[in-house]
Amino acid sequence: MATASKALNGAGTLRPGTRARVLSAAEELGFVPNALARNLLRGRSFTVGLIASDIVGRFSIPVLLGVEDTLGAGQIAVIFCDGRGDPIREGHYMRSLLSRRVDGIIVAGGQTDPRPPIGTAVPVPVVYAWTASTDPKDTSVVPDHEGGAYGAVRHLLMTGRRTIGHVTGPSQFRSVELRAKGALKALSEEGLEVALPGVLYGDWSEAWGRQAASVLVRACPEIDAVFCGNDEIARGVADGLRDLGRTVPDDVALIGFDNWEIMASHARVPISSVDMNLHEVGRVAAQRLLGAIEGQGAHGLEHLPCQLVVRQSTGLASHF
Amino acid sequence: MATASKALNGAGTLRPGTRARVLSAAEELGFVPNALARNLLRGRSFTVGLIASDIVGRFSIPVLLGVEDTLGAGQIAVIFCDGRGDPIREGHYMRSLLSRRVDGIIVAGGQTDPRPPIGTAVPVPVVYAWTASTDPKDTSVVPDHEGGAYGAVRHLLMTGRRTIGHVTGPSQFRSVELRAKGALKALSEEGLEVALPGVLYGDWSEAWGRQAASVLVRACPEIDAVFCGNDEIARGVADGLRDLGRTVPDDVALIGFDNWEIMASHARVPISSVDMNLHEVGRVAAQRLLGAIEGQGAHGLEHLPCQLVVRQSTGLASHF
DNA sequence: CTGAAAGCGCTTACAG
DNA sequence: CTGAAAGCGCTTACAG
Repeated sequence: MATASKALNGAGTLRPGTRARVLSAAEELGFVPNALARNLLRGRSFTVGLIASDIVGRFSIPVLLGVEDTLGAGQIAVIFCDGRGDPIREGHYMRSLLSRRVDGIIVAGGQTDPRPPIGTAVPVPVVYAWTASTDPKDTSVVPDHEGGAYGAVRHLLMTGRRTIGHVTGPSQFRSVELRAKGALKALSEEGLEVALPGVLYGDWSEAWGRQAASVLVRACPEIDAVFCGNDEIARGVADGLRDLGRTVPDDVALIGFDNWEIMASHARVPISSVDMNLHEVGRVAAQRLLGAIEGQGAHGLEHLPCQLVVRQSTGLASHF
Repeated sequence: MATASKALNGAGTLRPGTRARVLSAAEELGFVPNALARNLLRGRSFTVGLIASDIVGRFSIPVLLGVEDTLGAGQIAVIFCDGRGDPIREGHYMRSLLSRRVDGIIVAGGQTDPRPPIGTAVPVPVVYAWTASTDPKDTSVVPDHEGGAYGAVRHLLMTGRRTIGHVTGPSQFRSVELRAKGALKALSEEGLEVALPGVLYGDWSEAWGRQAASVLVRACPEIDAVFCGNDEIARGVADGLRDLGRTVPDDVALIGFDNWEIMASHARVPISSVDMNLHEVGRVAAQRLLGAIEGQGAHGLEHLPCQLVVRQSTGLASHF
């Protein structure tokens, strides 16, 4: 038994012949070591749990893929739990995961606003991804909404646009606030303000985007760029502008915040976007969790840069 | 030890007082049973593996959510593996899952075309979801593409449309073939044929939908309905028709096959669709797997009905 | 270099 | 009704 174990794990000192005999016997018998027994002994499961809180998975799925990318390729398995924002379900999953002796837990939030910690005195490391924990001592990995918005508006400014509107989601969201803040900062650095009638708050829909486009053009006919709070709004604004006889990008440039990769597929003009890199958020969250499992301390709240993806809708206008 | 175990598991016969003392002690000590040890003894892990093959998860993610819905609420955990259609990665995950003594494996395919079985003589039950196995003896759960298409065209016919076009994806796909077959069947039952210039094959994009709309209207100006092979094509056709001065649905009705829930969000007219119920495909696949784990035999290939979702784009035309 | 012994944390017959 | 014993399948010191 012991000799076979050593041969299979490459441990200890064995005569090459012995090792070879063990390996060929294992091969012949179709032997597959029982990870349950092995992990019982090691005292950990080489498994992590991912608890997703958003219903449709629009945000937590890309995070999941990033987590799996980092962990699954190695020896660590990822148990997926669909918490659906329901504390009862989350509690059920927590008990199940802790009973399975997971090495750690990743909580992929449902909103952009911070959420309460998933438990007190959880005996394994926890990392919050996409949605931060309200406890600043917890390790959280989130996109830099403000920086992403700042970069988007800088990009518009650097391509010569001066009259820039901002159409976004509900004002209660922290992310909406941060994106507006980043946009205004970039404008004010150039001595500019957001185009009349000011920041347009609405819901996260194409329909709102279309509606806002007409509000914007009526209030400010000289508008030459719009920064949108998400992808759906951007699509709506694109179509609305076109219906109003404005051409994108020659007449009005357009850029949106990216929650999902549909910006490139827009039938009329592929829309530039600020990619939140949720895949990377998942990857980094997994790395932080691995670090914590190996005993490194908590990192607190970490903001990951967004990535500017320039497409046709902010291409250089023809009069430059 | 034995008494405590019985109290915690509600097994055997215990005096109520003893049970209560055990439970309160467990509570006080924060005792959480070690599932690794328990499962080692039981000989199974109460875990299943889900191997996803499609890159972006457009199809396998809804399946995953359905699987998790059925299994996660119970005592069975779901390990998510992102195979990415790479046989090497799939092999890695298979070894890992079998070593962990999963009770079964679900393979959520990347394409609509059948795929080769994931292994020979896999020692646990395997169920294929969304993409069938090429081996008819394997258990596979897939949407009924043909029936869904048939129902879509029946719906158009029953609301009075007679000149119906079909714009779809690449002709090599089995699903494209099946959807066209279902559509033609519904038409021929009424003595009709697909509108000129016949089935329009292209790629799965909005751009192709726009282009096809103009081909269709030029070849057949009296067109009064279009059945589209997927959601993106449907969006493109909707916009293309509008640009050609046709109104949806009064002039031309529109319905698409649903891969993703974006049909309802279309800014101009919410588009009717054939929902493939991938969530249900996942749920049923999980149920079949549970059945197989409990010793029920294989089910072979199972087609799940699609669901017609009537929205504005096929609303009754105003002249009815 | 090899193999017998102990033990990871449980559960299940089986004596008392 | 309760508890001592054996064992699930491994790995790790420790004798030989």
